[in-house]
Amino acid sequence: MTNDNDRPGDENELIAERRRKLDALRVAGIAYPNDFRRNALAEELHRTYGGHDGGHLVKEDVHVKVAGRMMVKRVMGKASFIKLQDRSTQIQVRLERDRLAEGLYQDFKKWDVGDVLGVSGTLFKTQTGELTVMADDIRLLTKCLRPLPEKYHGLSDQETRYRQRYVDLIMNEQSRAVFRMRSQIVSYIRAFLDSQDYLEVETPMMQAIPGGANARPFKTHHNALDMTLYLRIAPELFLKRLVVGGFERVYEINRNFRNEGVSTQHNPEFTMLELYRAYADFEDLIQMVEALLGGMTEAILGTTTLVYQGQTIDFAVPFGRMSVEDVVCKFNPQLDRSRIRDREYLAGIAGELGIKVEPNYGAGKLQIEIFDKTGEAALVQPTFITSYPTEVSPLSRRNDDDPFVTDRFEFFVTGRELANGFSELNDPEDQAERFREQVRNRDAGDDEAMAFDHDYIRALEYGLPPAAGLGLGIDRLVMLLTDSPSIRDVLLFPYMRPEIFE
RNA sequence: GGGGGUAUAGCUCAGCCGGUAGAGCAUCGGCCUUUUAAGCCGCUGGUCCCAGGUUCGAAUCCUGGUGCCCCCA
Repeated sequence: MTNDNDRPGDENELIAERRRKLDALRVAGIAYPNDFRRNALAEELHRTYGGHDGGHLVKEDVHVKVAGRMMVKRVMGKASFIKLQDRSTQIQVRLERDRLAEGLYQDFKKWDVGDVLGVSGTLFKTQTGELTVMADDIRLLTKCLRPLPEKYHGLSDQETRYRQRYVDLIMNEQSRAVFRMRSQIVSYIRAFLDSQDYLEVETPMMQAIPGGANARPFKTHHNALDMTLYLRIAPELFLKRLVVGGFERVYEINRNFRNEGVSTQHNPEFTMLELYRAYADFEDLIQMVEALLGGMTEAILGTTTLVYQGQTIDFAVPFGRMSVEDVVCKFNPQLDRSRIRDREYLAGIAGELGIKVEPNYGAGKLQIEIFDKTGEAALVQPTFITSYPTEVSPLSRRNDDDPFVTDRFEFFVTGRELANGFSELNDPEDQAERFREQVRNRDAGDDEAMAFDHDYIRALEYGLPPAAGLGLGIDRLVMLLTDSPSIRDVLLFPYMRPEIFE
């Protein structure tokens, strides 16, 4: 809003009516007070007094002060019931004209559903046994100028739920539950890692050389320095610099930015956990992911089985394991396994599958293209896929016995990649060569290929201890545990095209 | 990028073969001291997403556009 006269262009008589009520409050000098203090939350009251017998409760004479948004208002002449919603849940309040100060009940009758109120009173139970506050005083703390959605159907319009998340959160307990669980999940991860002596760190979001993943970055400009900067696509190379520096166990839970399409699985900014651990390899990380996810589902859901969009998923450990080549062969039974690293043979198979084969694709890249096309969606139960081709793993350590592949895994559930981990490539000369290969791909037109990061090579030359690293997509994990079909359902403010206010 | 769906009152939704724009809730006025989507009576409330076209007449049919949702690359 650029000046005081700007108002969204959807004013109507309902809002005008409420503005008139607010104007009356301003005239009376009590429009936006901030001196009411509650002493109880609705949920605490239900927990503490919900089981008490009604008659006994009256003798206890429990005085409480509650506050929240009025979600229900039922006026029956000289008495009313309302429901207040606070951050915990709702509690009913009964108002009787003759128990309130002169004229207060008449004022209350002008208030609207959506207004924020403070109430003091005494607990009792209604004829149906509902715990209720009998009000001896009530105050309007914040006027709600806009009508809330209808009480029975609530707010169901997807676009409004995403654009006006505040209304969604007011109206939909399910939506509130998703974001509470998101917070629980992140807290669980922090506690899990902190208990293993990991150090939580923050590394640059604005980078001169965007590295650590194959993806297109967002580009921005630093005015004072007159230079191009990129929003990070991954924190990886900075975290590994920290391991060089002696922080042997580090992690970061924060946003990455990728300049790609928007879908039910992709948002331009998304949250990743990345962690690095010295003196460990990818096998150690596989065990860690099993312990983390098994423990998390048990702690948060109370079970290791969950239902995602109708599919039952079992997080009991150990999870399944297959190599990339196993998956490719399993889902392409016509394929001759003895030729699975034959570039021309694979190009033929890929062509039959409708994959566009670029001239710079080697056998490893072709394996992954075939894997993505035929295998990925079938990996419904938790499964580690191992032995990723070196060609598509520019930061991973080569396998000692089979240099065609790396000591790397990706973790799949419900046909989606949830995590990616590997033994780190700590040989600076091998790393430099892999960067050069990436640069060749970039020059060949692959704008997702990495750039050469000289400082990172210099860091490796000081010696990165043998280490392993993991990236885990937080948004997709939250989708899984909250049974949410779209990433937008687990982002408080998902990316939307800007609204036009006229 | 391609295909499908959708857009009507603040909200949730009807609107048939093209013929004066509808309901419930909410608002506003009246009644009501134990309600649970409270109830009863009455009154309001519309850029039918936008721009064209067809037609005597378009929320409805056609074309284009936009937002959102879904699927595919």
